[in-house]
Amino acid sequence: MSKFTENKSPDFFFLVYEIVRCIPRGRVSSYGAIAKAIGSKASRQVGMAMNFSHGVQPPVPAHRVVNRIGVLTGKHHFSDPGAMQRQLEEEGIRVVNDKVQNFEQVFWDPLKEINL
DNA sequence: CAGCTGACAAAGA
DNA sequence: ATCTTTGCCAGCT
Repeated sequence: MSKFTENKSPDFFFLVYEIVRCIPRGRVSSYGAIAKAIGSKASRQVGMAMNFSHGVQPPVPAHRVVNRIGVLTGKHHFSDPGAMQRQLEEEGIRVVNDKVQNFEQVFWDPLKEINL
């Protein structure tokens, strides 16, 4: 286990940021996968961390984090609701009706990619 | 100080 | 297959 797992403290947000920043361009991840990567099941707090990521440095690609079915649940929390979908499409991810198409193809699993 | 909320997910019925 | 319940834990009221 790396610097991730083995943690369940206020660093939760920080760990979430680390994982999210590792998401490659053109890929997306889910709250649960990120939470699991940290060693927790608090997928809700992952969303909270995203909400807190406004002004965080380096910037966190929160637009690449969606729920487990690929729906852009948090697009309303962005400066502009449409920005999330626009950025995803710009990265090659097709989004229709606030839902990521080919989700299983663009899905990026931190546990599988980071801790190898 | 105590309870409720929430960018979710997995298990039970 | 859908609906309901529980866990999760920081932040707010």
